[in-house]
Amino acid sequence: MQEHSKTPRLANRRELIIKTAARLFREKGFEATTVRELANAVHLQSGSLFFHFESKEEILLAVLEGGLLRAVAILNRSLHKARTPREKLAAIFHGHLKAILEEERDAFTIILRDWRTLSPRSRKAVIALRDKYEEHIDRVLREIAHEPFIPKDIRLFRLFLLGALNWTVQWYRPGGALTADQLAERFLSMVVADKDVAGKQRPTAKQTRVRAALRL
Amino acid sequence: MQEHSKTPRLANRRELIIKTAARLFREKGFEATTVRELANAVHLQSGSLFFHFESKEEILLAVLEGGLLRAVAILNRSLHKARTPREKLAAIFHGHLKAILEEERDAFTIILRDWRTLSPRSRKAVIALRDKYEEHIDRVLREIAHEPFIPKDIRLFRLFLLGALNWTVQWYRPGGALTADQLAERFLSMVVADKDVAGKQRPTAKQTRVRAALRL
DNA sequence: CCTACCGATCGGTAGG
DNA sequence: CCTACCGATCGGTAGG
Repeated sequence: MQEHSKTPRLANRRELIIKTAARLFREKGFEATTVRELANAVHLQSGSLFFHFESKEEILLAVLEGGLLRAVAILNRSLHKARTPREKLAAIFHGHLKAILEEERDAFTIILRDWRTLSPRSRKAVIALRDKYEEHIDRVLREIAHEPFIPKDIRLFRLFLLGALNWTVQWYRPGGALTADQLAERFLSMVVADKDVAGKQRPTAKQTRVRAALRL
Repeated sequence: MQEHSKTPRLANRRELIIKTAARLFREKGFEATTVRELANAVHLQSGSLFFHFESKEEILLAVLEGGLLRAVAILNRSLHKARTPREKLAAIFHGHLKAILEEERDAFTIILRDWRTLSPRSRKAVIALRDKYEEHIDRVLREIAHEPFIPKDIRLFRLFLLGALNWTVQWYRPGGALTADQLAERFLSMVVADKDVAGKQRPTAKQTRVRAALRL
């Protein structure tokens, strides 16, 4: 932890560039963000960015790879202690919303809008990570698929659910009325029987039976 | 309808430019599409585009305004003969998916990705049209909101449903296994009691009661 | 990590 | 609607 050690300073600067780029790319788009803007934001001359990165695209790649790797970790942590089908589905809702709305919102927003600008090589790397992330979700949903009363077409059910979750990046604003966790619980209650969601009004025995039968 | 009348030729050329621009902007993004590419695609010299439009942005504006205006018409047509709450919800599913997946996919994709590049003036015009479109959907959902057993938080329910529908632009490919109408029916069956959806296996009386009670 | 700079490309224009 | 062109800006580089 020496002040004068060069490696940590370089790593810190690199991380600062990546973090700042993530915000700018999300706010303005990758192509609309110039290297000069990014350089100014981290108090460098524009040419100096290329002391840390070979190209503007390499910065984008670093943003996306870092974000997706951390998102996988978030999802894993959320899924780790889930046991019952309901708990597993809840873990997906909570972990996924935490990843895309709070921790790694930049990466998910950018990948959705700007993935086309990546070179084939970079694109392959990013898609591999994205597939890894989605595999976790797919695996859990396939486990739940064998539960009774789940829609037959599990693929469409998955696309339906993930669509509703993913779309939140379009309207959710941090610091609003709901935290990501609260939003996850509200959404869960729309597709699955309440157990003790939010601890509020307990449903009648009949309602619980009915809704459990219908959805999970 | 004379061959030598100039007005229709001009109008046709203008429409061709708008239609071609819509496809290119969707495929490559607005900023990544150069005026030279667009000009080549319609067999003009790049400078000649500015005989028809004042700026590249004016082309984008024409693409979005045209698409949104036609989308409103599609939605109106779909909602026109809907009477019961279920029919109204079905009309939204069918009309909205037809608009965003088939007829006006370009405009919805572009507006989602590139609206930030519009000038404040253009943005205002586009947002006004978008609000008009969403008003139709909102109005119907508010009517349905008073039906029993609809989730209390109608706003979140709306965001949940529209999220699932809107997200289809990310994965649906025309010419695949499902038409937009078929997809609408499948999605409908996930949130509302079947009446005679697809005419397939009729649910039991109990199921119908249960699902109707739960969702609509 | 800065200074100084470059080739390429962009949207757009003048004049016909 | 074309020809010929321009000023601005872009990502990136050489040399220190």
